Amino acid sequence: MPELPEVETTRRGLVPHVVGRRIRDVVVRNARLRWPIPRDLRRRLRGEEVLAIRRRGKYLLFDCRHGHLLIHLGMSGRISLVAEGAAPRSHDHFDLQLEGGRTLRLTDPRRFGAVLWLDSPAEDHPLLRGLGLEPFEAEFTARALRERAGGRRVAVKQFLMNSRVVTGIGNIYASEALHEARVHPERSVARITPKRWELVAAAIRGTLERAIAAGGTTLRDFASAEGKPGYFQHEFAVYGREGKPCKRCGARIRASRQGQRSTFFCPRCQR
DNA sequence: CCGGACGCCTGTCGGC
DNA sequence: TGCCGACAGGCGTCCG
Repeated sequence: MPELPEVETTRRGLVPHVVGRRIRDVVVRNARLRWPIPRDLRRRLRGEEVLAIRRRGKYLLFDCRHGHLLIHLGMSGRISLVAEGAAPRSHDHFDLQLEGGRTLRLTDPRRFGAVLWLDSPAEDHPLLRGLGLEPFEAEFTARALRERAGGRRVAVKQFLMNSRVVTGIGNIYASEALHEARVHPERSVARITPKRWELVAAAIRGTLERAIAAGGTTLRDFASAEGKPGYFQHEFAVYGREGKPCKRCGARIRASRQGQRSTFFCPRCQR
């Protein structure tokens, strides 16, 4: 489910209810996620105060005095704030009971998500250390993208989805941003001019910004921490629109596959 | 180093 | 109706 806009929407929904509160207790109903939830997590978290909630790529980091709780939503994960004592439903694997009567609850049918404890500094953890450019940081520029593309021939869509290059862009927003930039997803990064990199960088930021403003994308069951669905799916230019007219030029949107993932693009205005 | 394929899971949908 | 394969918002790991 969640790419950068959905994770950021989740983060923003959590901040007012979680930051500054202490963790009263932790419930692990099923520890078997992408990696096992650490057995000592409850001991580590009880009594800790959540000082801040940060996002790095698609990872959420809950900063505490003695370390950091890391949550990744994988493909199907969702975080909701529920009333303390609310009955768990299926796939509700993890609860963080907060002081003040609310519980942060992780639901994840496919269990590709993760809940881990990181020592400080969190950036030194193997999962975070190798991550690439953050789209809303100043270092994210056309030049930086071009430098990272240097000497490579990979297709631009797969390049943008590589978290060692850029973080936060998944299958939906890669297709959408490339349509906005008018660049064909199969184009090799070796054949993208500096001018085109400018378009790509701007389109990534623009697309992600609009998606965050729309509260993310809800295809099946994504919802913010407060339970509100996203609306960006109504703004899709290409994703899931195979055979429908391009909103810019009217040509039929095409679908293909790249690296076992579906890709959508306009064969006329993306070159 | 790079690029590509695989596997981890459950749920849903389309075709027969 | 039931069954079966394909596919779904991610990503670490392995292999050539």
